[in-house]
Amino acid sequence: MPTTRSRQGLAAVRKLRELVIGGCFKPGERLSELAAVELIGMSRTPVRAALQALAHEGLLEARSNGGFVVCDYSLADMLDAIELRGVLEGMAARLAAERSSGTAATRELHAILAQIDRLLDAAGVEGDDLYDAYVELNETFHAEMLRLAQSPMLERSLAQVTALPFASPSAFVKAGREQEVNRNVLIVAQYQHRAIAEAITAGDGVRALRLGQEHAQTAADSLKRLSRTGDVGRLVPGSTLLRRDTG
Amino acid sequence: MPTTRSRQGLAAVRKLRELVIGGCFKPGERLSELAAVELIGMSRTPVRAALQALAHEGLLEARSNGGFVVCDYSLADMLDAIELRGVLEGMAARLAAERSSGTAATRELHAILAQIDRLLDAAGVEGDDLYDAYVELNETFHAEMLRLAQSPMLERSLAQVTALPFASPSAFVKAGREQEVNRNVLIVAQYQHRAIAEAITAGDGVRALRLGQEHAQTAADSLKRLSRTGDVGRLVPGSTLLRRDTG
DNA sequence: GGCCTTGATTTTGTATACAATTCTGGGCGA
DNA sequence: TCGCCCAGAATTGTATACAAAATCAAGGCC
Repeated sequence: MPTTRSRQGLAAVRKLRELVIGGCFKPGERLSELAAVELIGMSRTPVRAALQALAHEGLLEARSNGGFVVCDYSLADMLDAIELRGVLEGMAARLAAERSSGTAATRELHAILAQIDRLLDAAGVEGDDLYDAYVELNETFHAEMLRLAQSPMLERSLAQVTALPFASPSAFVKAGREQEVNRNVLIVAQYQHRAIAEAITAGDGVRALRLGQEHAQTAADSLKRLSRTGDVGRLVPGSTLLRRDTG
Repeated sequence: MPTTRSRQGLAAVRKLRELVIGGCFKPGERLSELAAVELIGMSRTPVRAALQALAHEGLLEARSNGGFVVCDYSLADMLDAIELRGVLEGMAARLAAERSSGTAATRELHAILAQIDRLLDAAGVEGDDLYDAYVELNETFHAEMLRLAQSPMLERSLAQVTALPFASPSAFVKAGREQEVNRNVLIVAQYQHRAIAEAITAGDGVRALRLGQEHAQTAADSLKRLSRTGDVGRLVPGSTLLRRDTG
């Protein structure tokens, strides 16, 4: 959601985001305009706008004296972000149930579920293809649920949280690929998706809330597991924002 | 939370915010850079930054083709924003209970409560003085609760929501002054404050969540009441962002 | 030896000129 | 008459020069 819609402006935000998430700078390290200008090769004006945009995304932090530093988050912050997403998605599921119940409105939601079912049942699809396709459909499901909530305010709030790489609904999907849990995590997630869709369709706001909130908890579980096995730095998106000392 | 910390930059954001909230433009109306430049009397660069900042605050909306328009919210959007604040403050209260229970950590919270008590009991304080002082203490209470939650992520999310004038915790305090409800709304709010503080102190996260969420509902009730009496435009902060046709 | 002051240097903030894009109005043709 | 297209105008996007502020270093002072 960058406020500048021009070609270069978008490119600047994208490039800088890649660099920051890619770990080009240490957390807490100062990121000067001039350095950014030299890195992405355009003038100070769009670079400056990009820095501001990334600050609003939560990747950079604006210093009071001017300039920006790379955000340094703790593991606790990451878990908080995931829990926060859970709370907001729970609210989204509840509002969807209250405002968009019935089979007509939720047809699209069930269509997405069917697509995921086919993906998981298909024996031919394996490896990266499977996970890439799942990520795509997963994002679509969450977006559709949010649409059914009919709340621009909630949409905006959720967008801000999920802009953080480790708080995205699909952040830990690919991590499961390299863990022993493998396909099971996808099956559990899909079970939850179906339950959420049914609760929304039935207009059961209380259950939808509970499920939406609990659905995000699987991501928190994944993060905790990765933390125990020491794979956070390798498998968690945005782990480059993790500050060293506090883990 | 503007990303530009310079004198002029801050002044630009403040001036433009005043103009937008003050109803200088119609909701949905385009706000061109040049117009803004002439209105606040500085060059395009800080004005541009200010426009972006206000877009992130939710007062303006960035158009895909470039430029900005004043946001037009519906009454339903306002109620959603208040409910969203309730959900987030409920989470804050719960986290505070889980992470900062005990009398030592919550001493400041109870101190603020005592100040509000003295304010409400004092017979001498009346009118604007009373309400201004209450607003101040109310904001302090909410800030302290958020501090006890120990969650920068939640803090950021809540800051985004409460940046909207009608979603601020004190948005409807002054409105009560001109309504028949008068002092009662303050007394009820203070009762809820005390209950929240006690739940946090006792480490009762479930009750704290419930109370925090319900506390915001009083604002929603106020808005609904004002809507019935037709006083929204006169007494609700940020009501200038309300689109005409849908009320 | 530590700390403050002061000037040089770097970095950010502002203004403005120029380029590119989008909107507007009129004319032309089907 | 309606739609299309093309210039002109207006507006936004970009680059850069200049001003102000902050950082840093060295030197003097207590």
